[in-house]
Amino acid sequence: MPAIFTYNKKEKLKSKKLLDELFTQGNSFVVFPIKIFFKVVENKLPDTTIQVGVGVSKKYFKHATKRNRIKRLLRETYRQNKLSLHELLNNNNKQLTVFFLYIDKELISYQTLENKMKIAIEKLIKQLS
RNA sequence: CUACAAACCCGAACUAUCGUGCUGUGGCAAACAGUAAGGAAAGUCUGGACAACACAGAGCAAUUCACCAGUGAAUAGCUGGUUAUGUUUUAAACAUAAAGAAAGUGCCACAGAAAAUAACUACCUGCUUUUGCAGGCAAAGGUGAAAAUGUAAGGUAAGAGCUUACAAUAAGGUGUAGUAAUAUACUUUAUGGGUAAACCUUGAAUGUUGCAAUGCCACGUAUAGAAACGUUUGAGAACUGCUCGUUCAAGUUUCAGGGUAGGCAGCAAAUGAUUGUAACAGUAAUGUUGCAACAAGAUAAAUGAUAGUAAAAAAACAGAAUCCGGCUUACGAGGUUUGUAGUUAC
RNA sequence: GGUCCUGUGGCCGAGUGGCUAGGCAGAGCUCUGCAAAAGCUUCCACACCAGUUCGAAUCUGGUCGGGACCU
Repeated sequence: MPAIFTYNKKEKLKSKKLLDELFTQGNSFVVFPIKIFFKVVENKLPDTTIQVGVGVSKKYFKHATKRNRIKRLLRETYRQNKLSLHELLNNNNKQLTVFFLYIDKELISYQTLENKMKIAIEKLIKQLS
């Protein structure tokens, strides 16, 4: 029985090439305070159907602790709500790269961020299908 | 008891569920077990470890430090002591980048006669005759941050450390105390401002560059282009920054363009300037010995979410990136000590 | 991660320890029938905190910004 709510090394978006492609060629939309970049790729991801990255601007949060806090919340909310996205990709046999960028200047609570993340993932599914 | 200030201590517990990095066990798949951020991880101000290069020589430059002793791997640290100054305040405490201004050079605005071989007014002598000229002198003169050590007497034409007495400061000598800085007594000499966080002098020290160092593996590209200089008439390179000197030397430099942007070691610890603890030595910093323990290691970069546990809360400053010592800066709640103020009781 | 540089009005930019130049911009006036140009006047500054000094934009230390280089 494989774990469902995971977010391990394989699922992280690390390759600089894929990131460059995502930001230059990919599509994007905003569910405030999250900006979502996504791009459908073909046969470039080993052993997984999706790779996800998170980020915060150093401009808005100067201290590393606060940036870490935001990134952890983003990872956690994605982890808790990613199930429907995975099902869609497995059914259609697609591969996807996504990047969640936090664009607010204030810290956020877990509950509100989770709600936003649910909306964002629904919207992403809609755009894909 | 309350409030404020300072110093020190401490600085995010435990359980369950879902997840993350690393390590181990696992047909190396699932899974399980272990472990996982600070006192400042910060600033990069400092001292090292470690690594690469260099290590025939000479000179110059540059940088750092500066009372004494101790401590330590160590050169801005720490501990104890000494002197001076300042602040609070009258008796101690606290703070201070504490060699040299009698080696030399520079600077000292404005004001003031004069800011450093002092001479405008004044005073005295001589000449002249009103005016002034020559010489002497440095007591008095409103300034200034700073004015040639102060007081008294003698002395003189007038005066003057010119002489004497007392006092102050500085330097030397001798004795005493102390490891020493220094203190103190006696004695001799001097009384030529301040500034070295101005140049500088003296003493001590420093090879350069930093893990983006460095070694190895894999993959890929253009046996491609242009310009300049050059092959004994020596471009250029090494010997640290410069010069001399020495050695090597046939390619070197710049521009435009192309490719890659992966991995392993360094690097994460059972032998280390390690951590904890106890005893001993020392005023202390610190050291010695015994016992116990091995404790993050990522690379778009790991610690989170939810619920519960004591009345409640889990907060401030803040996130390791080769590793240690120190300094500096930021900081909540609580505790301890000291001080100040107020209130209550005796 | 490491090595360095820098901070002067709204903007640019001089400044041997002794009153912070100058230009552009802004405001007012003159000139003009009205504007522009020109002229005159005016306004607004040494990043912050300590120390050295009689006196600090300048010298020294610390703090906070901004920037450059090394792969």
